[in-house]
Amino acid sequence: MPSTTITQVARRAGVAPSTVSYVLSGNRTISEATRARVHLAIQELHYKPHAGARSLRAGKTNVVALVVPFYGWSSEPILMPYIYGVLDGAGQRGWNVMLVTSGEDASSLDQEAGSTLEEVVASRMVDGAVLMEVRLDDDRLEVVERLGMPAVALGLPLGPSTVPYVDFDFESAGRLCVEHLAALGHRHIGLLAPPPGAFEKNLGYAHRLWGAVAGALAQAGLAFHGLPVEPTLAGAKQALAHLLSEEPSLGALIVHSDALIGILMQALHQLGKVVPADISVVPIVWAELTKHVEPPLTYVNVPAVEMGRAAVELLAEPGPGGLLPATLVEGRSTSPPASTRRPRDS
Amino acid sequence: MPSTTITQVARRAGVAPSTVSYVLSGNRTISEATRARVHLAIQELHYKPHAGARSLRAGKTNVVALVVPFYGWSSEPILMPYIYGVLDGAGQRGWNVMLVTSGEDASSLDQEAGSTLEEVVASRMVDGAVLMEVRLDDDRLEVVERLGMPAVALGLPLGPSTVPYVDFDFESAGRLCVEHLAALGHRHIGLLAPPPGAFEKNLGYAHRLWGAVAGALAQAGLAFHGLPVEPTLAGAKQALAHLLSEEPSLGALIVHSDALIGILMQALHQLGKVVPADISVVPIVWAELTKHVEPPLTYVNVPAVEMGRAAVELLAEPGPGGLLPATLVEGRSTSPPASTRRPRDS
DNA sequence: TTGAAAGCGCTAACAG
DNA sequence: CTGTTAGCGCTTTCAA
Repeated sequence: MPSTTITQVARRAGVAPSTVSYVLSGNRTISEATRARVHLAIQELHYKPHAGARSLRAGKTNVVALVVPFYGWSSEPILMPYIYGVLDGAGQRGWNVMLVTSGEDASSLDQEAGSTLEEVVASRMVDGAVLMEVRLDDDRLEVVERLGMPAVALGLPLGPSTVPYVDFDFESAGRLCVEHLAALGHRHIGLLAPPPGAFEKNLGYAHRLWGAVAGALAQAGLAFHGLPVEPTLAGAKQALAHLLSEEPSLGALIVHSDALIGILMQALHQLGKVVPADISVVPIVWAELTKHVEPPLTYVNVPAVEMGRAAVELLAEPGPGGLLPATLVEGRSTSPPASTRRPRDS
Repeated sequence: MPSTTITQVARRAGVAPSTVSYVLSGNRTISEATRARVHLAIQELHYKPHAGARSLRAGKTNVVALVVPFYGWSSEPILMPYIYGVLDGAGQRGWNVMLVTSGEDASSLDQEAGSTLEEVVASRMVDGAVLMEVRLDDDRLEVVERLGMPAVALGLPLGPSTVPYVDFDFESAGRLCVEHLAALGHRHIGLLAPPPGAFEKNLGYAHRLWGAVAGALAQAGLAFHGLPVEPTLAGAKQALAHLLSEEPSLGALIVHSDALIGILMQALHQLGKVVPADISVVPIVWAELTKHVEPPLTYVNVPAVEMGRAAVELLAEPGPGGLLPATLVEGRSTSPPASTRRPRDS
């Protein structure tokens, strides 16, 4: 597969290799005539610069690492939209994306794996890194800092770090949910949180939403009932049973788990609970996942694709980063609680 | 960030650069003494060869492209396990994975995108490609053939192609389902197939399973009832209504849609159908997705992770490729039909 | 407005 | 068993 080189293009166009290079980079003014001849030669020979040679010479690769931790499936959030966002953002800037695992926790990928992150950085295959699903105390932060690699965390870490982040405003999300439900008259609100594993792994979003909901409820003078839930039908049913025994007049649920919403609706149905007549439900979830469910949900959108894009943008144009705003979309899964409606009915 | 070069290592170890190279590659017998000195120097300086320089010199990159088509979300199969399999397989061989989109259909990623596949191949960033979700008439096959890039299709294309493939044995899968249900005594079996979009996009798996189920039913002397289903609750309910009007005594469902199984159980519940007492259900699905549902399902496992791994292996050790076998796992979502049970009961 | 030439870091002949 | 050297394809001084 002997592929075309810049020298061949130069020869064909009757110019020096450097001229071809300058035509491509635009770093020099070139006469219209030669520019045309060079472009023609490029077309005819299907010339494409050799990425390796470029990276050797220029010291940059136009590749970013996308670092996905594989903690195991069950507690896995829905990664595809984030990946898609990163891919899209990178594409906008002409960057390519190297998918890399950080062999944290000797998870499924046991082997010698080690940190492929460290490898691609050390061998200068990438110019930057986007760290997905960043934990409060994520090891990868130390890695990129030590190696001096520009990086963006998708997820807000706890400690001070030079690595800027993009995350979702879970505080507002929690508050929006509580305020919406309280405005409808709900006084007994439960939180179905991500699985225990998400808390154990110090995934910030789990802790932050928990705190936000607890805080907003306290501020409204309401009691907090919540617990982590495994995203299985059995898990959902157990959780509901637990919450209902703790607070029999539970009238509303805030749900924070990518995989849980469909399952929860099923579990509620099996318990004979009608949404929203018997119980209101507000998930905090990527909008696309609400489409599989009935009734149309009132939900707080987690803009996963936008977050992925924002992470790449932050890599391109450094800054402190920040939180993407939470917005509540009104659907038909919430209504005033039965207790306040019945009087009117009768 | 001036990072260590082979020359610095050589100087530190008191040898020639080539010696360091040979120590690393093992292409020459080196005395134990120098080998040790070199290794020490490498450690001390944290030396890691420059990937760009290597690829320039060696003509290979140790990177494979993983080409994901983004057709849009609704008809999207669950890609993560395939991606994970590819990542894992690549990791085993010390390869890295470049995630690339093939800008097919001016889908969400409109822009000038074009085929990033063609770009990474032409600029020699990758040594091979794994094409995910290959269509019967996939454009990407022509691309890799034209550019002479080793590739493996994840999905069996229709026409003759020099590109080897890895796919799932949907023929056996369909047959297993029908035989299992027929053995239980079912005579009225329905197929809930992937969404219309999957057929329109010529995704082979949709067509193949459709044909397999139809064939197996015919062979068993049974009528075929099937239709494509959107993976939404509304879609599932419509489909069920349609099948039941076509065949009121429908007693079993074969379900082939990654996203549908949870939704279907919900829809059946809403229609007052108990699984398996009223209706048997056999999904063809990645095992992990059955964990969210009750009762424990009888299902045919689609070994998505293994398929991803197999694709990389096929890239490493070329061969004709083939189909991964279907296996039926017995759970509690199938039982003899009500009509054959009632006599015994009374 | 263009060319010539050096050199990025690495590997693989050649030479000892 | 080890060192010297050329050159992969590209960009960018330095010179004209």
